[in-house]
Amino acid sequence: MMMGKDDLGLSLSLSSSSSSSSPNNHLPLQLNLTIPSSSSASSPSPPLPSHQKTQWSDLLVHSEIGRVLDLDVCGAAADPRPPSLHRGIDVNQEPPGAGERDSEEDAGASSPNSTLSSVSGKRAERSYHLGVDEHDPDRDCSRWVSDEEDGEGSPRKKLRLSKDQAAILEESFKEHNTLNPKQKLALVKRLNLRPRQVEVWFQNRRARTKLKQTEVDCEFLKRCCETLTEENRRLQKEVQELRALKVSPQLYMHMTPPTTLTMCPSCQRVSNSATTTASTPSPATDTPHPMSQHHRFIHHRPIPLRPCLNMPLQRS
DNA sequence: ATCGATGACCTCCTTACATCA
DNA sequence: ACTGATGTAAGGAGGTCATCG
Repeated sequence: MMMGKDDLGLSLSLSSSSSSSSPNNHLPLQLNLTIPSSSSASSPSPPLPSHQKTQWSDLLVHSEIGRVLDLDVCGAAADPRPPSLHRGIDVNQEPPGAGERDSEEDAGASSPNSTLSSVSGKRAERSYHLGVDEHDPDRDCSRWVSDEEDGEGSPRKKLRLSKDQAAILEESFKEHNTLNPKQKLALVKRLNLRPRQVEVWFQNRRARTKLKQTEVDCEFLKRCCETLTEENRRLQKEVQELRALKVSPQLYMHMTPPTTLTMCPSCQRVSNSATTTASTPSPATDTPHPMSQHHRFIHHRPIPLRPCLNMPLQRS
């Protein structure tokens, strides 16, 4: 959908991807709008898989209005808290043995769909991941809680990733917002996290990016709607004036040009009346057109007129 | 060639926890 | 100390896709 100011028969649909937002997603609009230095209007947010891309961002960011709304979604989604708020204590350090085990397992699954047949089902696999660390000394104060424990009523524990871990993950996300098994394994080793943690982080990060994008899209649509409403209001006013001219042409004869637009009676196009004073005879033909004096119009754009306005105006 | 089972991975929604004002 | 708001790690449901027998 090419949305432009020239399209006057507009209907604006506000059904964006935000319809699927959770009711919990009541984030205020936190837009990070920047004026792009070039007209590329490309979002710095990492490329989403084609089936995940937000349609509005693709379609509207290239529009005329959209140029003022370059989106810094990726940056905006970074942890907004000051660095001091991060403890800097890596509470996710798992024993070297556990890390190796995870890495080995992930290495086994690094080729797509090659699996460990001993564990059936993803739920079982995750329980396996959660439950393997029974000798972990940090278990009581970390996330190493099995489903069984959770079922016993002990609340699941969740601790934040360290500042460095988050930064590395963020850096990786900027390069590619989805992970192949090799990349995941590399991050697992580098961050000393479980594969599931890296996986979840990327899932949540993608969700945050999408949420931000949705917010930006909504904001853009609001602005677009405001612009179109204003244009519509202006055009309605002009329509009223043109109708008034049609009703009382004698009155028009004694009037100064009403507004910014004037309609050519022969071709029924409208142009800026301020420019019609530049008297340039129609170069299209040497034979004098009956309405030749009206062809001083400069046709900037065709404007579809309502049927009731399609009859030529009697100006002289 | 077709089909069902299986696993990996995804989105979406939700919950639980940590942190801050 | 308490509390509500907010951010985020993680769980679960359900979907798609590739692979295998």
